[in-house]
Amino acid sequence: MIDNQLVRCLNLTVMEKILREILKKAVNAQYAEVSIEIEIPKEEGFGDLSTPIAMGLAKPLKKPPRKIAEDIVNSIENKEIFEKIDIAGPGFINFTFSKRYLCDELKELIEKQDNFLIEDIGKGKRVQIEFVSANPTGPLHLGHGRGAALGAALSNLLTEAGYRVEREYYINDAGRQVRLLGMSVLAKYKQLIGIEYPFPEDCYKGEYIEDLAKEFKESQESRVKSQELKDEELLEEITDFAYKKMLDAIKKDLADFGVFFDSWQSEKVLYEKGEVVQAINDLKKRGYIYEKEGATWFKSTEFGDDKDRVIIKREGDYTYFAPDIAYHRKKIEKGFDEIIDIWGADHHGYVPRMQAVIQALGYPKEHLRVLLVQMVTLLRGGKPVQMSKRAGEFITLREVMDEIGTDTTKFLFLTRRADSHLEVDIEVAKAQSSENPVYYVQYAHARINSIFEKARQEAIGYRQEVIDFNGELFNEEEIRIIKKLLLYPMMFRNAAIAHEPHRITFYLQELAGMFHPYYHKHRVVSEDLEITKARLALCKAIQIVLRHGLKILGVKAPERM
RNA sequence: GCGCCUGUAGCUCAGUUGGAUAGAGCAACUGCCUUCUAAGCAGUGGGCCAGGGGUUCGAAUCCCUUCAGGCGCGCCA
Repeated sequence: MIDNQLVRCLNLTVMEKILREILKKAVNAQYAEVSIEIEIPKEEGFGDLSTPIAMGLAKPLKKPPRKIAEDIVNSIENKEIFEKIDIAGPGFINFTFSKRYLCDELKELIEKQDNFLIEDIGKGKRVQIEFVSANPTGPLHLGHGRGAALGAALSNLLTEAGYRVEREYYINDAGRQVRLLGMSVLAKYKQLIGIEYPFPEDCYKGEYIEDLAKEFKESQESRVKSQELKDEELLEEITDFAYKKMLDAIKKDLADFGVFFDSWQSEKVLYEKGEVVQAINDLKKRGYIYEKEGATWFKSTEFGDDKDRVIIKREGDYTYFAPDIAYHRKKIEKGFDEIIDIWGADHHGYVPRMQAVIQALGYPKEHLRVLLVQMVTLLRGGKPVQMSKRAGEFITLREVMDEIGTDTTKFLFLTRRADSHLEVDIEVAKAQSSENPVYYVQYAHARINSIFEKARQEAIGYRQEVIDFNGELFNEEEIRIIKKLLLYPMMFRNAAIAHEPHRITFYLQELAGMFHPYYHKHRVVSEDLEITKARLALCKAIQIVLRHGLKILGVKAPERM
């Protein structure tokens, strides 16, 4: 098998073909289907690309790996795209591309722009990504921010990779949590109008509860004639008011964070449209529903779950799981080719039962891909901060956003793998905000911009759309940067396949880390017109790549800083 | 007790899905602004990849095991 994931950039497809042809010639037929791995060596001295293929063949062929490597190299035909091909160490074959070839690719990058960078791996497939989906019972906290940043970046990434993406937020507006919110606000409201009213256990306690109560009093009291209502009716009014207010606040937070959704699916609406009942009937028809001890169960063990799950309690209420079934059935019916849920890792126990639902409905469990985002542990000056809406003690996304900025906040989340536990010390984050890596990347972009301004002032006559430069003029450092640029498509592809936007973040830092020293050392706009043109072309390419990466991350690419 | 995630520099984290001498940013210390932006650059120090076994040409990466931390194991949501 050819390792497709690694094969792409620097026209690797060509190389893959070459190597495979060669192998067929060089190796017995029975070994022709051997795995061809192609990698990027860590050490620069080992060329631009490398294959350990000879070592893998040593045993079956019963020949020394270096000898096999020699045979392979000798039978390579179109060597002109390479500057050299070395055999190194125990039998690595190292390929170094020619300047000529690299410059041709660079030109193509500048001409095709984003189209050079992306690869259509989605082929128009429709995918839905559901993320955040925080209960509308309080403001978003920092943990939600992580999900938001990831979901948005992944959506962008997959969109660029040729998928048709729908971003959805599932609103839990029907359950106990929302009722608790209503009760909390009701109690506060009663207290506000001077009525002795117990503040129930388990209720939400944040300051925002009081704000909601006040707001209700000011704007709704007269309308609903609350004095005349029974407590139960009043609770309904208040609950409705409160969660809608919270949802608006959440939408505002997300919009200010630069995160947008195409679809907002209400749990309540699922009930109202009878979709919960339909979903259960559907499963019943398929034979996965049964009654036991007065309750209604879903036979999730049929598909590998630990135990069967109750969907209708003995008292007749639905469990939380029931609307979730309806919700996922709805996703399926919308006809997506793939469904992605981004959940907090504390919900990981629900993955098997949800995938059981998918399978019960006749789809492979891979149809639903659940990405678990690990917990964000919050510290303040080294001490852990408990995150609890009920206790009313938590750090909001808004707070952090306002303090250190949206770009910095996003970058903070996107420089981590989703499944790494994340520790954020809010004091440290604030202290470091002015030296955050995000600025390093943005600064590179802004600097390039001012280079072009300079070029315009100097009347160099450079037109961004005209790519006319002499590649022979590039020095070592410039060649290194070009190689890095040409790696972007492979990195992009791998990030998209793995659903890991953080790879882009790291790549951008590396690229910026090559540009800044280069900038410092070499003047781009100089009296030598030919060199200037070549360097401007390089800068243009860097800017194209930076812009594309930042776009995916949802981070601004400023013209100046 | 069972399951999932994690353990890499003082701190926060990468490590191209098994490759060659393990990287970056902070923090610490030394230098550099009449030049296209110093949110930058140059340099120094810092490691038993949690421990132990195994698999093979080759392991931070795969398997087993021990330890440590986080999170789950409801007719809660």
